[in-house]
Amino acid sequence: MSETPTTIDAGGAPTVRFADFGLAPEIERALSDQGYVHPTPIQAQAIPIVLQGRDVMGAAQTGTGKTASFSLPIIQLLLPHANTSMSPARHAVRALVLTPTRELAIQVAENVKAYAQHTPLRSTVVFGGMDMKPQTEILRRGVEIVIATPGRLLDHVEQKNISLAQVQMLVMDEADRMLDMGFLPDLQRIINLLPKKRQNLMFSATFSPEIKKLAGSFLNDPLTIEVARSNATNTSITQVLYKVDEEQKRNVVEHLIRARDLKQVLVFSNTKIGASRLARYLEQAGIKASAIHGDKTQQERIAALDAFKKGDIDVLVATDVAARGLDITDLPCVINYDLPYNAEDYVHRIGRTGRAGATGDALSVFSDKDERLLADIEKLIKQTITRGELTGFTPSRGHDRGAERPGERRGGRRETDHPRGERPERTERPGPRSMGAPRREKVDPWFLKPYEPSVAPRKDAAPAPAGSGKPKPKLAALLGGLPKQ
DNA sequence: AAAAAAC
Repeated sequence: MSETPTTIDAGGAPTVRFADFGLAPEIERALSDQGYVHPTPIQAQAIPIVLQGRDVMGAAQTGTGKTASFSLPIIQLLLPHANTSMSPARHAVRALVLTPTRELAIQVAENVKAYAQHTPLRSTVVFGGMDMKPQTEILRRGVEIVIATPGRLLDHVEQKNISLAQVQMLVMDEADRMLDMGFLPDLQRIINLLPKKRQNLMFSATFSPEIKKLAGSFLNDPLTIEVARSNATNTSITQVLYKVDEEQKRNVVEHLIRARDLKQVLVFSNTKIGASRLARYLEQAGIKASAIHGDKTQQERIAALDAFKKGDIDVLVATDVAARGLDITDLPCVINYDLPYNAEDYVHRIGRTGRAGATGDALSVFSDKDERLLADIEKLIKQTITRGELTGFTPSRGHDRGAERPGERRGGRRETDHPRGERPERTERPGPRSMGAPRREKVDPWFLKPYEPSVAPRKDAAPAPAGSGKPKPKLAALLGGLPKQ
């Protein structure tokens, strides 16, 4: 989705233009502001159906333009309800978008805001980990569209900061991921607060039996839209594997970054602590890097992502919080510092690069103990990944710049060993940074400031697909107990 | 096994 997506319309309708949908001029203006002319296949299919008011069950992979496929018709359908009054009483929440992660909520909200920028419709995003007050203030002034993570939304409901009684459109984005994360009870609670008569849109990367059951419970005679999705990975991604000693993994990652002079590289770690350590190791090696994971404060997460997008840092080391749904423009390379435990996650991770026709590299380092994980991955993607040669890499020993050795060896080191006075990071708090780690300028996210039109985001974020969806133990029971809506 | 999400 670089400028005008005139290509890669495989299962879609290549000649369709946004102008064919009969969208309001304000919306078309926002689209042309961003240089969009042709809808992606899912947009081409979904937009007319959503405009008709029908429920939709959509299956779409990362990079398919999912967000616009629901945002544009929402804005169109809500436009008659828009008004310019400052009185909160004149504004009611009419569309609700639920997402599994905070970053995804932010991204969706950025897109909605951009698409609605020439309309009087107001939108906001609410999610946890941040002060309730600014969110509360915006909600109380009145908005038509709310994008939220479930927990914080319920929090606002309990505090009577928001009423969901006027919601006429509900979107569940990455529904399979929400189930994975145990959001079903929260979803149930939220849906119980909505009017019975409403339009429901559900998006999911997978069509597991649980998802189908959820759709059967929450959706009303839905039309199913499926954009070709296979477990085969995007062919525009070049995948390479490097087998190395476990202890050398981070040195190899460092080497790869230097050898290729990588500027925008997303590195995945299986653990939060591993992500922090690798980021610190790279920083101490003189590479501009930050970590993003669930033990970071939300401010730090936002700051890290922002710094990465702006190019202030070259390397973002992430847990799977970033594996799905993050849309970073023109990401040329992803590195797996750990192979994921779940083979499906490999697909999600490397799907962060090579988006929408662009090419990308997905490099993975692994060691002996990962052979089984690797076998699972290759089985899933039905291909053998190229084994790469490390040229110019000298295995290092000893001079490891003060960071800890990765991993723990059977009967050997443990997490509690902290050479050279390093402390383990559990919950990282904001506060004085260690010397030499330059404090980044304070970010000033747009959603903290009510109604100040921000610069239009670059493009439609297409939230990623989610994983194979191992249901929680109680899931079946919960699903069994869902009322038919 | 790990990660994510409300206080």
